[in-house]
Amino acid sequence: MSEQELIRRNSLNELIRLGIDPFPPQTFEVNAKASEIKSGFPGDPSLFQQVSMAGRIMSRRIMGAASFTELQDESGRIQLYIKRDELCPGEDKTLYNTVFKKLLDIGDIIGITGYVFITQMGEITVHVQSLRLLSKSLRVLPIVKEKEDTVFDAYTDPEQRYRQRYVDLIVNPGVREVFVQRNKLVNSMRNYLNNKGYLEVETPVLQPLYGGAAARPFKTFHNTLEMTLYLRIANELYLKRLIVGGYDGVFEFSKDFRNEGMDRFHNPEFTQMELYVAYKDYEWMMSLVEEMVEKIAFDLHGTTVVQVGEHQIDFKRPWKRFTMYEVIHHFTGATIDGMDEESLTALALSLDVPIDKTMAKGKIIDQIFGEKCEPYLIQPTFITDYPIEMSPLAKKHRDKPGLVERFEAICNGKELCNAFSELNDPLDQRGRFESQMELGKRGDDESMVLDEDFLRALEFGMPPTAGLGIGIDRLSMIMTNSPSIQDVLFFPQMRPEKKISE
RNA sequence: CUCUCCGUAGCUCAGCUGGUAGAGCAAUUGACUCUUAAUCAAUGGGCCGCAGGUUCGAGCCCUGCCGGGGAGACCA
Repeated sequence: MSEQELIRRNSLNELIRLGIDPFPPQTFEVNAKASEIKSGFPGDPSLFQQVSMAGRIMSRRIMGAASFTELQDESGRIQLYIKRDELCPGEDKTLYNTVFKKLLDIGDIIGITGYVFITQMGEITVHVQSLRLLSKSLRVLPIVKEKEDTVFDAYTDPEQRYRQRYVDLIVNPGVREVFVQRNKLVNSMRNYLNNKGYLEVETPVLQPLYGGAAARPFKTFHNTLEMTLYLRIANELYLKRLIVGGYDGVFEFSKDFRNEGMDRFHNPEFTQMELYVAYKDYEWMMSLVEEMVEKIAFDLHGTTVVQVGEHQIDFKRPWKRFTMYEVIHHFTGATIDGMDEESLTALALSLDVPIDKTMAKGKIIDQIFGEKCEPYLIQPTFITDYPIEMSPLAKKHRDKPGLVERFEAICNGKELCNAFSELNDPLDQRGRFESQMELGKRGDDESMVLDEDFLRALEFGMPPTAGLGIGIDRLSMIMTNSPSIQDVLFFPQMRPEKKISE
């Protein structure tokens, strides 16, 4: 244990010896937050003559018989002024001289009462009349200081920030704000969907067969049933069963799990919102996405323009729309309409796009798109009409053979959502599953598996349906200008620590 | 999985061609009743990520391992 931790434990014992419970059980009534005081006091000082606040001590400036301290609550920080003879009006000055000056530390959680005033230096400050320890802190916080927007000794080590997110949240106020924004985003989306009358549902995370996307799953085992189960990679097939069951619009915010690599755009568990609406097609769904995301941008920022890294991204409707073939032609000059696998392979090689033998026609096209087009699409753009081979759950295009009615929205060079007119022909669907199994035999370990129960559901009849999956983490990154997915997840996946120091 | 950078006090970081470990903040003791990166004086605090090797001698050089960042591969 470090020297400072030992000193804090001694202080803890000293407090107990003085009859002060370092972790008292009673509630502490709070009637004011730091930000409310700062914004409200100049307008009406009379409202803040008897405030009661709780929070964490973040700095201390002791000048003999008077001190300034910064208290941090959920809303922010405010300065406290503590005067010995007011905190301890009688003979006994222990509370100030010993408890406050010696035994309390940065990081301790206290409750105070007092009145608000403005110091000679012009800072809104709470003049403390009573002070109570609410929780003793035994570990030393990183000390971050700031003056005129310059931050000193910023707590920036990514490993520590993610492993000890609680410290990150205490010390870096901007981090708490990111997650508030993420919550606003989810609420905005949920409200939008609720207002349309769609039903929010929950479907299984543990699935006997994984489906609805192309990805490797996590595998687990149920002891009582003695069977292998998979953590869902998507919830698509369950939501479609509910459309078969008669709901006209269902959606789910779902944690999905994919056993793939990790980088700043991928975490093994991530959040998607999937939506299915009966009697609609992908054209209709494109309009919904535009409207919904535009509304989210506006709800979060009061404008449709969002600063993301070096780019200003404008979500104002309508977004640009290109077919997959158009956009590949635009960026490479190649016309791939009608090309067979052989000439696509040759094209990929000539463009320096890496491919391998497991890739069939659809995947090669996707690879060319991913290498040569996607990274350059910064403003929100719809890419439509994908090759059928890579879209086994999407409906055949109404008038373009070999393609499906599918779109993705690309933004800041990354996929934001994936959607299609859902395939509801059970015979076609069975054929698609079978060709997926062919791809599996060829070596594609992400090809889909055949789900007989899902096919049975389709055989009962599913209305024509539009479906959407939208990545909540990705959208949060864009909306909060966060360069890494780890910045929008409280607890991103990490290797375990060797040991946690005692 | 490959390449690359990084790991030194509670935190942020110095540490030169290898020669007994340094600063600021934080802490301790003292002074100070409007300070704000408070100030002033004094003091303590280190398995230099771990393990091996080279060397008279390693924080520094070499090898392996652990953890992290970035870039690639895979994916959303």
